[in-house]
Amino acid sequence: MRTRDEDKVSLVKKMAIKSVVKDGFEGFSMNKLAKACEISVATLYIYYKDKDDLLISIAKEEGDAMGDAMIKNFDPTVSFEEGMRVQWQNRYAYMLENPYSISFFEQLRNSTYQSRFLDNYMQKFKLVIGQFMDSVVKRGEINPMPLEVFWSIAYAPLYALVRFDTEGHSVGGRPFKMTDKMLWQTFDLVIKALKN
Amino acid sequence: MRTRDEDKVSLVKKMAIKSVVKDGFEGFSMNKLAKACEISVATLYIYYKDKDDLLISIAKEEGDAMGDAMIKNFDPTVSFEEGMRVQWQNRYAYMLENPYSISFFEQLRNSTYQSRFLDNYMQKFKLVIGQFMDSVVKRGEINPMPLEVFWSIAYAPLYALVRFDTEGHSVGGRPFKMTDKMLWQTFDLVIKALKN
DNA sequence: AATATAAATGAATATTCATTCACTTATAAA
DNA sequence: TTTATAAGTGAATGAATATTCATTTATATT
Repeated sequence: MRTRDEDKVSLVKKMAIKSVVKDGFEGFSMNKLAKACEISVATLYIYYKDKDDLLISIAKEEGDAMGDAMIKNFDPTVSFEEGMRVQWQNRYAYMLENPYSISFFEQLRNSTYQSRFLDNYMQKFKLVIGQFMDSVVKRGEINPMPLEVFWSIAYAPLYALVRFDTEGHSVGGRPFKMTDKMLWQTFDLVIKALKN
Repeated sequence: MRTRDEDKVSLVKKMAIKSVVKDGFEGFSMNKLAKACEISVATLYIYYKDKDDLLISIAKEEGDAMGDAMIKNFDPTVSFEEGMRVQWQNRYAYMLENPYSISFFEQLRNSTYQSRFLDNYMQKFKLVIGQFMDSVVKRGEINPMPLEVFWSIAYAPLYALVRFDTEGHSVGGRPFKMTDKMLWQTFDLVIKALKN
């Protein structure tokens, strides 16, 4: 029998993400994706059941890969500040290496695909981070709060900073270029806000 | 001549926002909107040039209304903490009264409509807030930073808190209900992070 | 080398989409 | 009351969409 061309499969993944980032979910179409990959639309239906399956499967795979990258060198028993530092380090590195992936998730977060996708991805990541949160709250290093709120305080500034950087804004007439110093200054703000 | 039915016009606005919130921009269609309003599609093309015009016009109107609500009772010469307090108050009140409007903007932020829309809305709001930012930075109450970063630290937690509340999550098995105390505790975190 | 079979395809199909148009309806002005 | 005109409509239009299908192609197994 003929064997599946794995290069083609990963090209589809790559182009699907690129396409969603460029045109949004509202501009995404199976025919356009096939054309971008220079393959037949019908091939997409060999790889995936339908459009939803394609987008959600790809989102899950990307989510898992991202989750794994986030807990690299991460020890959930470590102090709050040190744990957060590793998280920022990992997130920042991942964002630089996978800008499309990050933008894809920002699109996903505010689309109707979000709810169908959210259920069961990043399992390992969620487990480890859950342990970390529990232990820092138990030790009284931070106050308990809804996870969403914690999340928005802890990471939104990092995402804003990198987005601002990559989109080529200018500040006070001069082109904005993020420095490591600025990154860790912002990190300090976040720690100051969260730490007891 | 026949007069335009303004009830119909505002129904269209209301349902368009509701539809985008429910199905996202990727699920929005002129035919579906007309059906939801129980009017002819052709009527939509009397009110608006085309689909883009409809969405962008509605976004601008909503944005201006929101902007005006944000600067109610707001004096840009006041102290950082007091200015922020009024902002939080106004935002919180607006979110409770206009939950669809807020969700609509969250969808918009990560859609391809964003760039075409962003240019010239909320003019008055931007002016007043700009004055406020300038004066608090000049007085050394906060450090200068990219506006996006400031924004994400200053308001993301509020949005997260309200979203978490309205989506009916539970925390530790019990249904989560946001209290005023919790709101202003979170506010304190934000002020602590930003203030010198 | 022959064969069985999954991969891959080009060309269809049916559906949904944005937009238009010939027509009817309501009303402000005459 | 008549009339001019903009509001409003139902039914089209053609383009884009998701999905299918009959067929061809490559290769693992025999």
